[in-house]
Amino acid sequence: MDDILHSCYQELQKRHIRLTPQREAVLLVLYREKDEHLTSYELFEKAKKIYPELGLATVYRTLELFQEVGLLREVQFDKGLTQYELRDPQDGHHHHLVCKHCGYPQEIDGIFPEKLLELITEETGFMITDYCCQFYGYCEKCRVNSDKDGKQAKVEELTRGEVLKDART
Amino acid sequence: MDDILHSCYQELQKRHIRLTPQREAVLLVLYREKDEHLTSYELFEKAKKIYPELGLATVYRTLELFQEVGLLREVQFDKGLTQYELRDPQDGHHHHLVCKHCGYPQEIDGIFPEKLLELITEETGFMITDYCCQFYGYCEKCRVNSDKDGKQAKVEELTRGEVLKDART
DNA sequence: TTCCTTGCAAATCCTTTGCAAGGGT
DNA sequence: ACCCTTGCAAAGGATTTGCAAGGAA
Repeated sequence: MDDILHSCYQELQKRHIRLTPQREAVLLVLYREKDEHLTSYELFEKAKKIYPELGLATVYRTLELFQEVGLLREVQFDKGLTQYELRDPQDGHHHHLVCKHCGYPQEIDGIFPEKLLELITEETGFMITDYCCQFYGYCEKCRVNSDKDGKQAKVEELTRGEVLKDART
Repeated sequence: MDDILHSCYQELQKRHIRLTPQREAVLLVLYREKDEHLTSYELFEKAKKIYPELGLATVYRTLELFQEVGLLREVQFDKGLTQYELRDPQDGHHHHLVCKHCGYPQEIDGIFPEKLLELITEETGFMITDYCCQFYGYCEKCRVNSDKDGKQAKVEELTRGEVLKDART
């Protein structure tokens, strides 16, 4: 499954989209850090190392372009924090487990049953072409840690979460 | 299912959170327009009609407070567009079908099987306390309409979508 | 030549913060 | 008296836009 980069090149070519050095720099960084959920600015800084003349506006324009073409997807984990991830234009849904404690978005793949999607379409008439889910809770590491120690800030935040959880039970 | 407002009042009282006229105005608008997915500014304008001295900053502060308490949830359909929806602090997950054509986020409830969540927890060790999914595609209305007529802008946008869909098939 | 793409700086939009004032407890 | 809450204006951050210049087709 390493040909996602190849798929991307192919997709761009197929659509006669010029692959400028700026765009390629962005694409390469997205590929290299594809497990990292980069923000636009992080992406900009990293891509600048490949192509130093690069401007931030160009990064935004490139991200928008890539998105239209289906090469990447925006994910919003927090208000005002947009992250981007490369995706194989051929396929591929994956979802995120966002820990309320450490905030780290962990990825999960393929658990989603296609039947569920069919069911939704049947019931609503809505034709689903794409989807994306976020799950909130506590990751394994944070659950273990919070049983033992508890640094000030972390504990406070955890308490909030617990309260929320209680309210729902 | 009309007692969501009641649950909210109860929840605030339980936590000894003062219900100022500003906060109540926000709550009432959220309740009244609970199917509308208001943005902060829309909310502000509508709440202002109830309590004209209301300031925008207060709306933001109130939204943050309500969110901590579990009275509402933020939903991000588009970059830079945060919408808020009231939720029963007692329960309730629901998801959205976002039409790529008309952009209208339609809600669906309860289709999500609990087993799926358990499965995820088993496989990842991640304890899910909350989740939220967005499905993208074309709603029934838009699918029907696009078969018949096609206004300029709409057709153009639809084409984009179709292309994306093709790329995935 | 014409169209596409870019960098830079300015503009815009959404949200948060500082602060002094008002009100509840 | 003390703490919470507010409105206003200013600040902050992310993203977009205007524009003139450089390059590809």
